[in-house]
Amino acid sequence: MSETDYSSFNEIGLTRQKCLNCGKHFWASTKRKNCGDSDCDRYTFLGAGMVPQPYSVSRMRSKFIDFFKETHGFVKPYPVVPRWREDVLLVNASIYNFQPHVTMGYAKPPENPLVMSQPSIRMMDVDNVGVTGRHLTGFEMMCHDSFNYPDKEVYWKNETISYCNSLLTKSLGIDQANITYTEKPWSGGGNAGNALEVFVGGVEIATLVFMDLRKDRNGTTQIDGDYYSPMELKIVDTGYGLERMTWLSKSKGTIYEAVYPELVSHLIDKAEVRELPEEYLMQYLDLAIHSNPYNEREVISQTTGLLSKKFPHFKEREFLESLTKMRSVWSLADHSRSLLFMLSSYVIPSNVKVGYLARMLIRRSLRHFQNLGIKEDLGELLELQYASYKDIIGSFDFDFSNILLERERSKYEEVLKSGTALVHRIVDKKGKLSQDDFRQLYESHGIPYETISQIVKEKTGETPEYRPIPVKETIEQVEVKDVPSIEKYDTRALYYDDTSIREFTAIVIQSGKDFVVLNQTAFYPEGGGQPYDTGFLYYGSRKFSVRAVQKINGTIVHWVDGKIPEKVRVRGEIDNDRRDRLMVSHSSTHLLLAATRKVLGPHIWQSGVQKGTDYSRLDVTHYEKISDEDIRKIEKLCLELIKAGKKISVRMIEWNLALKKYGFGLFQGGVPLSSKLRVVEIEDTDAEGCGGTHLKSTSEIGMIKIVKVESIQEGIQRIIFASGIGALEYTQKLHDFYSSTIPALASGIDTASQKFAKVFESYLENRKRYGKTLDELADLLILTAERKLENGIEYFTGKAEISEDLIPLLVPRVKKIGSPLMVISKKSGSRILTLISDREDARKLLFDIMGKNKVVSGNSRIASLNLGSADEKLIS
RNA sequence: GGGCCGGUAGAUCAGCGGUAGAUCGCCUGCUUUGCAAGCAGGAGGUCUCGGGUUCAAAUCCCGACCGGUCCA
Repeated sequence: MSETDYSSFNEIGLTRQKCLNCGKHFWASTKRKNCGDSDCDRYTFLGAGMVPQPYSVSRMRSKFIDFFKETHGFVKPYPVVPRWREDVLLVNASIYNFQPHVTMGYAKPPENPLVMSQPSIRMMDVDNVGVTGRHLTGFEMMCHDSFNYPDKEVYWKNETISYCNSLLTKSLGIDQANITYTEKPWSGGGNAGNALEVFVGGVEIATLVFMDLRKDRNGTTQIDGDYYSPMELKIVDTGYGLERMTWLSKSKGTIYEAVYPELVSHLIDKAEVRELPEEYLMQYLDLAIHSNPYNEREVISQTTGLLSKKFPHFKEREFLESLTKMRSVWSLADHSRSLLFMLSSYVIPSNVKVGYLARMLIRRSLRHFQNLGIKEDLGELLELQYASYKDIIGSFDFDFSNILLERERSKYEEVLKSGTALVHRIVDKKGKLSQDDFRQLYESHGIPYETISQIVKEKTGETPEYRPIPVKETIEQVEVKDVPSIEKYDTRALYYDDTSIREFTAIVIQSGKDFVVLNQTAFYPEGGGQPYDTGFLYYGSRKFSVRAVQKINGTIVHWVDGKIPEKVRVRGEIDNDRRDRLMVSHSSTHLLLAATRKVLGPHIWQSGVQKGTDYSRLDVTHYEKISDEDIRKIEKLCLELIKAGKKISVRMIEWNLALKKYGFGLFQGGVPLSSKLRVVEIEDTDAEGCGGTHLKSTSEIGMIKIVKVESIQEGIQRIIFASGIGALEYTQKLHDFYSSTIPALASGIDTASQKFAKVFESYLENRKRYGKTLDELADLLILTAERKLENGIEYFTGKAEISEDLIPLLVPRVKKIGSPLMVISKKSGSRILTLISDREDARKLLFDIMGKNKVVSGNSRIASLNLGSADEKLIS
C-alpha cells in the first residue's frame, strides 16, 4: 500500500499522517494527533452538531440514495435471509447480496455501478446491545459499489474517495476538518484488498473496500498468513452505516434514541422509566465506550461508580435503576427491528440455524419486558417498527408473526416454569448446586444464569458463582475420498437436450480402471437431490454396467465395472424404468412444494430434498406437525394440478432477469455458479432454479400420495411421498397389508380398527388378570410349601410345577419365610430346578444339596439346573 | 451441523436389576350449616417402541421414534 494509491486525497487537500496512538496511517485536512478511530479518540461528535441538521433514518437513507441515484443504478434491498447462498445464515453486509455468483465473475451485478441500502443483521454483538449505547444487531448498510471488468472499467479508488468525500462535505455539510480516513488492509470470504475507514467525530461511519485479490495458494501477496493473487474483477465495496450517520446528525443520546425515537419514548411511557438527564447520558456514553463491552456488569459498576462521584447529588441507586431499565428499552428497540426483518423473511424460530437466532432475540426481548415490569407485547413493537420500515420490507404477515410469537412466549414460559421447579428439586435434594448442575441447568434446560442464582440464593442464602467452562472446539473431520486425478472436461449433457434420450453413442475422452469420461452423455449425474442414472456402456461386443455417475469438479464421471480404452466409440444405454421414476419424482417434488405452500402459507421453503425410485422426501419449513387434514388438502390439490395437465418448461435465463421475474423463490435448493439460471417452471404454479430432468407435463406424474410426515427438527417437516408408478405400488402394498391382517381380526376394512382396539383391550385385561393370578399362586405356593432337610440344609419345596414367570415373584416372599425354596419350572420343554435363596448364597446351597457334579447357572440369589429324573425325589 | 438432558398414572415427578411408587387431580363414603379443609377407602400404568444381556429389565447395552436445550 502506498501513498500514491490515494492521489485524490492530495487533490482535495488531505495529507497522510501517522496516528500517535495506534500507529496506523490516516488522511486528514488538518494536523492531528490521532486517527479518529473510537479506540484512539473520544466521541467528540456528541453535542457538537457536526452535521448541520438532524436527519431521521428514512431521511438519511433518501439523502444517500438521492446523492448517488443520478450516477448509479438503484437496487432494491434484498431479504435478510440469503436464500441464494448456503454458507451464511443472515445477510451481514450489502456485498453478501452478490456473493458468490457476481464476485466470482459468473453473473453480472443487477446494476453497475449501483447504490442501495441493505438491511443487515449481525448477532455477534448481541451482548453489547443496550450496554455500550452504540451496538446494534440490526442495521442498514448503504453502499455505492462498482464492478470493474478487464473490458469494462467503472471506477476505482480515486472516484470512490471523491464520491464519499463530497457526500459528507457537500451533501451533508460536514466540515472537512472533522473527517479522517484511516488505511487498513481488508480480507474476508476468500477475498482481500485495501480499505479506508471513514471517521467523523470519533465515530466510524463507513468503510470503503477495494477488493482486488483472491485467495490463492500460489499467490504472492500475504495477508494474515494467507496467500492471495490478483483478481480480474476488481470490486469497490463500500459500506455506510445508516444508523451511525443518523446518530451523528442528531449528535445526542445513544444510537437507539437517534434511530428509534418512537420506540424508545413508547417504552419509556409504558414502563414509566425515570429518564436519565441528558448530561448523565452523555457522560455514560463517554465512559461506556472505553469500558470492556463484553462484561456488562463491569460497564455498569464502573460507570455508575464514576458518575455518582461526578454528580454527587444524584443517588447511585437511582441512576442504576434508571440505567438498567433504559438498557432494556434500548435492547427492545433494537431486537424488535431485527425480528421484524427476520420474520418478514419467514424465519421460523427454532433450536437450529437462523431459527435459533430469532428465538434468542425473542427470549432476550421477553426478559427485557420482564425487567421493565410491563406486559410482554412484542407484536405491538413489531407494528411500531413496521410503520417505519414498511417501504423497505413491503408487506408483512402479521398473522404468521403473531402465531410464532405466541408459540415462543408460551414455550419460554414453559421452559422457565419447569426449569425453576427443577432447580428447586435439585437444591432440596442436595442442599446446594454444583458447577456441573449449574452448567447442565443452563445448557440442557435453558434456564438463565440469573434465574438459577436467584433461586439458590432464596433457598440457601448463598450466591453461587458460575464460571462458564470454555467449550472445546471439535475438530472437523474431513472425509478424504480417494478421487482419481481427472482432467476437467466439459461433457455435452444430452439429458438436457432431450430428456427422453435413453440410448446414445459417445467417444471415450479419459478412462481409468473403473471410470470413463465421455465427450457426450445422456446419463444424469447425481445432483440437486436427483440420484444418478444407471445402465450400460457397450464397447464392441463387451458390456459394462454403469454403477454410478457423478460430477467431480464439474466433470461428469461414469463409474463402470472395468476398463474401457480411451478414444474408442461406445454406446450407452440408460436404465429406462429407473430414469422414468426419477423424472416423475423430481417433477412431483416441485409440484408438491407448490401445493404445500398454497395450503400452508408463503412461509414454506424447501429445506432439503431426496428423490428416489420408490419413495421421495421433501423437507419444508413449517412450525408445527402438518395435520392429517392439511395432508389431504395437499394431496387433493396435487391431483387437481396433475389432472389439469400443467405444462412444465425449462429455460436458461440470465441471473438478474430471472430474479426480477420470479423473485427469491427460485432458490429452493443449491445455487449453481453460472451466468444463467436453469429455471424449471410449472405453468402458473411454480418456478425453481433446478438442474434436474423433468417431465413435459404434470399429467405424466399420474398420482402423488403422501406416505407420512415427520418432524426432523423444530421448524422443519419432512414429507415422504410416492409418485407415479411408485404411488400405485404403495397403495398395493397397503392393500397387501390389509388383506393379510384383516382376516386375522375376522373383520372388514371399515370395522378393523374398532375390532383391533377391542382385541388389544382384552389383551391388556388378560395381562392384568394373569398378573393377579400369579400373585395368588405365589402366596399359595409359599403357604403349602413343605419343609425338607438334605445334607444338613433346611429348605422348602414347592408343591407343583410352576410357570417361569412365577420365580421373580417368589424372591421377596422367600425373604419373608427366612428359608430357601426349591421349585420345578418349565422352560421351552425342559424342566428346570430352581433354588431361591433368602440370603445371598443360592449357588452354594444348590451345590450342597444336589452335589458338586451338577452344572448350575444363576447368581447369588437364584440358582438353577436342568433336572434329571434321578433328582426328582428331592422335591416330590 | 455438533453437544447435553429427558420420555413411568390425567398432571408434576421419584424409583434405576428382584411384588411399579409419591404428590396433586379424579371417584365413593364420613366429618362440616356451607365453603376451604380434614378423615377413610377406591379407580387409574403397552414404565415411548424394537432388539440384546440376564433365571429375572421400567432399571444395564444397542438402535429407532418423540420432546427439550445450548452452541456453530
